[in-house]
Amino acid sequence: MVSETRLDYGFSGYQVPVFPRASRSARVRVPSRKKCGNNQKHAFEILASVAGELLQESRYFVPPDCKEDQHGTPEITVVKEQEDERQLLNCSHSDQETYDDKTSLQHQIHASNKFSNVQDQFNLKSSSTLKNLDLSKNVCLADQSAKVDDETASSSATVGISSPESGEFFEGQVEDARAEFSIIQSVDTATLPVTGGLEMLETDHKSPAFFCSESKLDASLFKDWITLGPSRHSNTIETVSRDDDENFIGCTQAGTTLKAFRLPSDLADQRVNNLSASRHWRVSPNLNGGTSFKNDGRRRSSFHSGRTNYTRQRSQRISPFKKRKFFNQCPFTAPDRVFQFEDKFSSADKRSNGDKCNAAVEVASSVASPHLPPGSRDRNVKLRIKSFKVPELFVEIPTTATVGSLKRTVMEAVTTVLGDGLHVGILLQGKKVRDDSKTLFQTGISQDHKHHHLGFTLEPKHTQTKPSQCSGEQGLTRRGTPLTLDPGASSAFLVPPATDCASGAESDLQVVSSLSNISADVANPQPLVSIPAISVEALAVVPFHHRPVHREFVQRRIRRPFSVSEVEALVQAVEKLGTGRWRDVKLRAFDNAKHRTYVDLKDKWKTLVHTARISPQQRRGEPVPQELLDRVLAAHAYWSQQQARQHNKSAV
DNA sequence: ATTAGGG
DNA sequence: CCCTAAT
Repeated sequence: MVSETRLDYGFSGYQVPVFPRASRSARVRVPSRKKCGNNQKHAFEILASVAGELLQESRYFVPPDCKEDQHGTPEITVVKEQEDERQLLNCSHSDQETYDDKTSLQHQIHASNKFSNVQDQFNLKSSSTLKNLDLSKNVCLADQSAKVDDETASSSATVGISSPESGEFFEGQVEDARAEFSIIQSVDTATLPVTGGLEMLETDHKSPAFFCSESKLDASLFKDWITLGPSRHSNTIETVSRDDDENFIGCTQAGTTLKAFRLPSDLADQRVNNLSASRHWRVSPNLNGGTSFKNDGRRRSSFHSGRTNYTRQRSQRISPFKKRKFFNQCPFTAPDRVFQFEDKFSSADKRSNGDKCNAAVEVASSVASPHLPPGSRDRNVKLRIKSFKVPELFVEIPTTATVGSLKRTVMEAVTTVLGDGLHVGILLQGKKVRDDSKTLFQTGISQDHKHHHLGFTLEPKHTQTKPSQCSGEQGLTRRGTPLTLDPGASSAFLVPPATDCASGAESDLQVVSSLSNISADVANPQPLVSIPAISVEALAVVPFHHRPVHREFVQRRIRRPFSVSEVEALVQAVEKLGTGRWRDVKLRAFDNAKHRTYVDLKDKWKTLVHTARISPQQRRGEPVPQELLDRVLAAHAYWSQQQARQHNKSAV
């Protein structure tokens, strides 16, 4: 059959398409995708200069107990923690920084008896049940992996609990749907992006020698939160799998800051109040006016922009100076959130919690005391924005996605959230400070009032949401609807608790699920209950104003190079059916290859033709037998000719 | 849903 | 592989 067909080929050679389509440029096209660059930059500006703009002078605060890290940057705290992390967790991967996020991510975190410490540091939590089992000192192992083979991509996650004392080890595998669930969870849970908290450190009456005039923002600090389903009842462990920050903005090779998005145990506290405009960004009139979020949030555009920024950042080390630049470039900012600005000395409790809190953003500001002559720097208020929060992000990603893509996806989500342009609002003791002309002193932001909670809000420029400190109405709305689960229970994602901000009480992380069926999950005795991929319907349970956003972040399909045998099949089918009947080709030769669409086949044929025409030296990937390539050229020429004839015929 | 092409 | 326009 094949030879027969080949004999019919009149000539070998390539013909340009018989029915050339108007080139794209020839067609009138309306740009449907826009890059959200400027707004993001603005947002970053805000982030970077919250203190600077509001307090006139940003300072980089170096905690007294800080030592300089190996890079000479004052990020001691972070570095120190990182070391602690490695030491305490005794990570099985000595160089976690070099994960290949394309193939797999395997985290094995072993904690010794120091686990309790680690637990605190990483906000690892075990449910009460686990504690009852004396697991508080136990090892928590989280192994999440995503593997891809030729045929199918699958991901799995393993969660285990082991007891150093008893030597027992329990682990559960999560695969397929479960894996998907867990992954989704991790993503959703990872909704921690920008966390923020401002801390009023103290009043400095001396020259701010310890300050550098830059604020820093390390968005790189990102951690995936993986909340795996309980093995039974409420046996749940929340594990934090450390990310190789490589893919994240602000990530510095030195891994200076891993604290970034870790959810501090007092996260809830920090999350307080950030509900107000939380959903507005989604419906915000991004670029095309209201409905454009989709376009704006298009995976591609956002991805590219994100990657670009990321690339740039990577090369930018921690020099404060560069950081400023970083801010300007990075579309990574805080959304309309309120972040706490608290007096560092106001509460011992809080302080301790605050210590664990990772500062995605640390800004130390030195502010001239208002009651002193302008220009006088005698009295300054040091402020440190510990972190910003981006409470809610919804991401949907197939289990076949790579870890790397997951990271990118989350990054994109974050980027999109932050890309709309924000402005800063200030809350003092729950009241919004609207008069920009007032001095800090007049407003009450000074050492004399350091016991007053100061809050900053990042709000969409268009949405004049006035986030009362407690994010009143909206917070209530949100609070009422979603299911609130035991913090230790499995959950799909975290939703910033609408805890009352007035009290500023330390509330535990509130795990709220928008999935109604999650409740069933809790009660289900199964170690891990698989939950169908988050569907629009399911998410609809959440009081979203509009369609869930996660749709916008579509995962790029995993690359699956054609094998020689596949090429063979393709060639044979095309020889028989010709080009232009890709559906038939698909049915004929790839009917059982679910991942090969007719578009894929068409594309592959295109590349095959191209490959056949270039020199073997220029070819890449698995070499295709020349014999096949010859057939490709022959078939292509033949069918092109056929098309030409057909065309002429109809034209006449 | 398919096809054709540009990216 | 993705994205779209055009069927």
